[in-house]
Amino acid sequence: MSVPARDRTSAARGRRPARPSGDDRELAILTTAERLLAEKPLAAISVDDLARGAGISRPTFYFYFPSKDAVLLTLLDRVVDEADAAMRRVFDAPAAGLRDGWRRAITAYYETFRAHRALTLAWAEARSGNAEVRELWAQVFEAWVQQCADAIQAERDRGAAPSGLPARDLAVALNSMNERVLYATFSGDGPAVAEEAVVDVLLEVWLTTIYQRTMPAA
Amino acid sequence: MSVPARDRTSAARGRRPARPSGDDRELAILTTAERLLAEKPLAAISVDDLARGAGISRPTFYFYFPSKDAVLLTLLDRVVDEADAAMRRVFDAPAAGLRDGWRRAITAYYETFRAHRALTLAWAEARSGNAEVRELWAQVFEAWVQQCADAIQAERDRGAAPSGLPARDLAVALNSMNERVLYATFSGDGPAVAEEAVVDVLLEVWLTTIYQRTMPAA
DNA sequence: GAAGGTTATCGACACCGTGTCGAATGAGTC
DNA sequence: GACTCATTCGACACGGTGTCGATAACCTTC
Repeated sequence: MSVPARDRTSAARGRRPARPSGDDRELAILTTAERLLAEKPLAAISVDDLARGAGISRPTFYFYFPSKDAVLLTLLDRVVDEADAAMRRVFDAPAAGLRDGWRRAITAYYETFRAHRALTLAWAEARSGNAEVRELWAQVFEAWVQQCADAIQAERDRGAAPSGLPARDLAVALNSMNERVLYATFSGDGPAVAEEAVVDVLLEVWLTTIYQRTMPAA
Repeated sequence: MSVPARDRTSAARGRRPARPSGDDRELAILTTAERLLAEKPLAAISVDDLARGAGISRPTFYFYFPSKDAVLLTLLDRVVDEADAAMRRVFDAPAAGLRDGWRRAITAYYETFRAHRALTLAWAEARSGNAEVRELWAQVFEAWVQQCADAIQAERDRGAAPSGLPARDLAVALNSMNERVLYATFSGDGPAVAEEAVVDVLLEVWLTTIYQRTMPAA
């Protein structure tokens, strides 16, 4: 099972054409952004902060990126690629048993987003206000849901899992849960599951809902 | 089981003191806000929009509310009270069986937030940028998680549910799922469960994870 | 029925962040 | 040495926020 390409226009997001020298500046902006995001929320970072951090003036920033959000989008593209790659690795390697297969899939997301905590939080922050970010997330999420639904259906077809909820609905619910729970754990505000326990908690919910029949007639 | 009071300073959020006449104006601002939120996202609504909508000038707005966010907070307080009231009704009325009890609890949230779709979306939008909103939500969420964890523990104690994940972790996961899934369903962007099916989908996940043992040793 | 307080209102201002324009700089090419 | 073209930034216009001080409307209370 391969991860479907999402056809993101990764290269077209940054500078207008592809330039020779100013690549360093573009990179400087990106690294400045990730550094600042570790310190303060996206809303508290101005274009001027980004520009100064990269050693250029504010107007010059606009030569490299059309807006602050475009920088975030570029950063996001990278993380998504990382997550997809991690996912592909999971599906390529043979799983040592049922539990282990699902565990590795959940761990793949967990690790990827944990490695980019600040970015993950900024992502959520930008999603509400920016249509492009929203659409990028929708694409990514759809791919995961589809993949997950296929996997559930395969388990049902081979008789390992009972039928019940439509596979897609279950996949949406489980992926939504993961997103929200991981976000809460990483952001630390509001009730959350402890970081050491979070993968196991999610895994139990996944296994139970996928492999167990719904409640016995009460 | 009663819903614990969250000690919100509801009255202190609006106008500085409690005034006689200008109450209409305050109300006008609140209804304008909810009306505008049905049309456009929170970020696209300015203090000026709110003021004009209520028939006053921008500076006068600040006589009634310290900021745009304060208006939202006031609106949110009301919806939370509504949700708590609905919840209290659920726990007061005797349930016709296990499934029915949980179903009514999930439906209570669903109905409340569906009745204030626009507000629910604005809430999520404001949460990232505003600490007060974040804290209000954390309080509300914590109360629900606590209540839910208690209910699960009670079921385990009376032998109706098997032990497994810590009740609180399970409660956090399930409530997080509900939040995210309902949000996706109401907002309509990204993969979501259909509105007619969403309560049933959530219910099945709740029942299965609460009452079924985790996966049989595979 | 003036005097004094409080409630409510708004014009004008200072501030900050965004995004654009047009003019300069400088490196490479013919 | 003139021509291009990438790169840079000062200066501007715009739109939003929040505050200040002046003023109007309305109670009281003597």
